[in-house]
Amino acid sequence: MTKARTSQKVTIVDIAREAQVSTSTVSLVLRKSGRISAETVARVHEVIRKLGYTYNRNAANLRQQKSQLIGLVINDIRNPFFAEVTSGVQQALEGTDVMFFLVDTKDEIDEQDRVCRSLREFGIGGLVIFPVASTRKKFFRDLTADGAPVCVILRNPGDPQTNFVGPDNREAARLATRHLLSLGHRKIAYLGGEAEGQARRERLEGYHLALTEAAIPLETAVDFAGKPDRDTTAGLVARMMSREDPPTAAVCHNDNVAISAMHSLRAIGKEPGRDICIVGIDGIPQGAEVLPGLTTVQMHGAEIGRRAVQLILARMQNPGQPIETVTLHPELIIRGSCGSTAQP
Amino acid sequence: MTKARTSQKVTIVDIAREAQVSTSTVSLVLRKSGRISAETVARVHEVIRKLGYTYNRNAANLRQQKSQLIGLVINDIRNPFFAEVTSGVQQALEGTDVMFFLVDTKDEIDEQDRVCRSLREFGIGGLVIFPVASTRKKFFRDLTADGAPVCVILRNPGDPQTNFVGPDNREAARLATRHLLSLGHRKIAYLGGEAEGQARRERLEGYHLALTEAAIPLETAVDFAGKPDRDTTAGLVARMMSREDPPTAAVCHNDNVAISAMHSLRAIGKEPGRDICIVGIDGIPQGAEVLPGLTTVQMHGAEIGRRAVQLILARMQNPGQPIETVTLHPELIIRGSCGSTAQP
DNA sequence: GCGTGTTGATATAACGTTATACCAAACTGA
DNA sequence: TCAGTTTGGTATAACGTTATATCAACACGC
Repeated sequence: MTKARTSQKVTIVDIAREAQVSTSTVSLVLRKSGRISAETVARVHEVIRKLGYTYNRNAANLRQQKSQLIGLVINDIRNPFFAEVTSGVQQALEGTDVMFFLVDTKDEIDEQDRVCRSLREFGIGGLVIFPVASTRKKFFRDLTADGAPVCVILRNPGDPQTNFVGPDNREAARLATRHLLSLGHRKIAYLGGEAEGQARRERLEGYHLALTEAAIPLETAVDFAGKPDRDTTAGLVARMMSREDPPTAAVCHNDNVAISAMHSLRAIGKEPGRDICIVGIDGIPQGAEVLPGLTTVQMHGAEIGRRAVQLILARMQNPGQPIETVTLHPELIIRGSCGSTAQP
Repeated sequence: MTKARTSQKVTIVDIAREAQVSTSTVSLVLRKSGRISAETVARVHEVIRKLGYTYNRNAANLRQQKSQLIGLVINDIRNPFFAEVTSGVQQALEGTDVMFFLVDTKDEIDEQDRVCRSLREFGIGGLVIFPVASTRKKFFRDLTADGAPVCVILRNPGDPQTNFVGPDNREAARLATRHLLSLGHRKIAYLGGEAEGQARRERLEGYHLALTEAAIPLETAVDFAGKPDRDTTAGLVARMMSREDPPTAAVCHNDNVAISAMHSLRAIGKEPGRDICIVGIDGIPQGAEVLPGLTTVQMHGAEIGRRAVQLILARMQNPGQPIETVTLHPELIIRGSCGSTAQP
C-alpha cells in the first residue's frame, strides 16, 4: 500500500497511484465510459471510497470548456410568483448534476448587466433570464453570442434567435374578463401594472378583446396603471371607486395587486366578492389563503421554470437544437372573490 | 497590431500579446495589485476592452484552490420565510463578486447528503445551511472538516465547532404568549409544529415559561402538533375547538400555521380576532396581507441570511476568525388578529 | 499465418489562471 | 562610488482534469 494523504486534497492522481492504473483510467471510470473492465472499475471505486476523493468540477470545466452550471436571473425572489419559477427550475434540475446560480436584478438594467457579466466569468453553460423591462435587443444578441444556450422567460423579446418560455398574457386577461362578463358584469376595470410594461400591454389587449367579443363598447373600458405595491394600489382603488359610475368588477394585473386591492376596498367599506368582484392573474399559492379566496388565472410559474430548464438542458447536450418558443396556456381558477352569483 | 481572435475565447495570453506585456502583468492588473505602473494598467485595460476579454474564474479557482462561491442549503424556496432568508443572502453578497448556489433539501436527509456532496464538487468556498431536522452531529463535523467556513442557520446543532445564526425561539413564543396574557387571555393553546422538531421544543418552552410567569398552572396548557400544512392545521383547529372548554387564544407555531388556522376557524364559524385570538411566529410579509392582519413575532429572516453570509465572508478572508453564535432577538408585531381589546 | 478488428488501457499535452522566484533598472544614502 | 532598496515587470511551473493519439494483447476470418 502506497502512502495516502501526504497533501490535503485527494486527486485522481492519488487514486490512480493507489489503484495501480493511469489517471486516464480513473477519469474514464468517473465518467462511466464503459470502456473499462468491470473489475478495474470496481477497484477504482474501492480506492475512491477508501481515500475519500472528491471530484473537482472546476478542473473538469476548465479542461472541457463547458460547465454544469446554469444561471437564473430574476427580479425579486420574495415575489411568490418567482419563488414558483425558481422551484420549477430546481425541480427540473433534480437528478442531473447541474446546479444553478440565482441572481436578482432588482429590475435595474445596470444590475442586470453586472450580474450577467459575473455569470459569464463563472462560465455558465446555460442561462434562464427574466429580463429587465427596458432591455435592448442587442443585449439578447450578446447573451446568445456567448455560446451558452439562453432561455428568456415571461417577457418575450420577440427575437427569433432566442428561446422563450412564457404564458399567454392576452389569453389570461381575456379569460379573467370573460369570467366576469359571464357573471353579468358590464362595468369592468383593469387595475394596476406598470404603464409601459409589455405584460400589461398584452393583458390589456386581452381585456379589450373580451369586452369587444361581448359587444361592450371600449369607451366604457377603464384602466389604472401603477407600480404593483400596496400603497400605489390603494391609490388606484380609491380613484377607481370615486368615479361617478364605479365599476362592479376589476381584472387585476396580478395576484399581488388583487390581494392589495381587496384590502383597500375593505378599508373603504366595500366587500370584495359582494360589493365588487376581483380577479387576479398569476396563480400564486397565497391567492388561496386570503379571504375570500382569490379567483385568478393560473400562469403556471413552476412549469415555466421547468420548461425553460428542460430547453436549456436539451441544448447543452445538443447545441443543434432549433430555437423554440413555448407558450403556456393560462387556466381560470374560481374561488370566492367574484361571489357565487352574478352581480351586474 | 498582432492578430486577434484566431480562436474562440480571448484569454490573458491574447491580452498580454496585444499589450506587449507578460501574462503575469495582465493577471496582476486584473487583480488590481498596485505593483504595475498606471500607464501599463491603462494600456492593458484598453486592450481588454478592445478584445472583449472575459475573466475565467474557473481557471483562477483551480489555480488558487479557493472559490468565490457559497452554497445556500434550505428546505423549500416557496416558503416565504426562506424567500426572506434567501433575499438577505443576496443582499449581503451584493457588491462582492461572490455568487451563491441555492439548493433545496425537501427536508430529506438523503437529499441533503446529495446536495452537499454536489456543492463540494463545485468547490464552494463557504456554506450556509438550514439543516434537515434529523441531521447527525457527525454531518456538521464533516462539513467543517472540508475547510470551507460553514454557518448553520435556524436549527442550532449545539456544536461549539460550527457557526450559528438564528432567532431565539423560546423568547419568540414567550413574547407571543405574554401578549395574549396581557390581553386578558387565560386559556391559551399552542398550535402546530412537527412534534419532534427542535424549534417546536424551544417555542413550547417559551410558551410554558410565559404561562408560569403569569401564575397559570401548566395543567391548563394544551398543545397540538402536526405538519404545518393547511389540511393538518384544519384538523388541529377542529380538535382544539371541540374541547369542552376551548381556548380563547392560540400561539401558532409559525405564520403559515396561523394563516391556515384563521381560515379553518372561519370555516367553523369563529371569527379570528373576535371569537378567538391568533398570534403567529416568523414575520413573513403575507401576515400583513391577510384579514385581520396577523399579529406575529418577527424572526428577521432576511437579517439571518445577511448575518450568516457576513460571517462566511469574514472567515473566507480570515480563516482564523473565532466561531460565533449569533442570536437574533424577536420582536412582536401587533396587527388585528388579537382584536383591539382584551378578550378573556 | 496474415491482415483486421476489438478490447482495455495509457502517455502526453492541453485548458486559463496565478504563486513563486527572479531580474534589470532606477533610486537611495553615506 | 557602491551596497542596498525599491519599482515594475517577467519566466516557469503548477492547479486537477480530459481529449487525443497510441498501443499491446488478443480474437477473427480465411
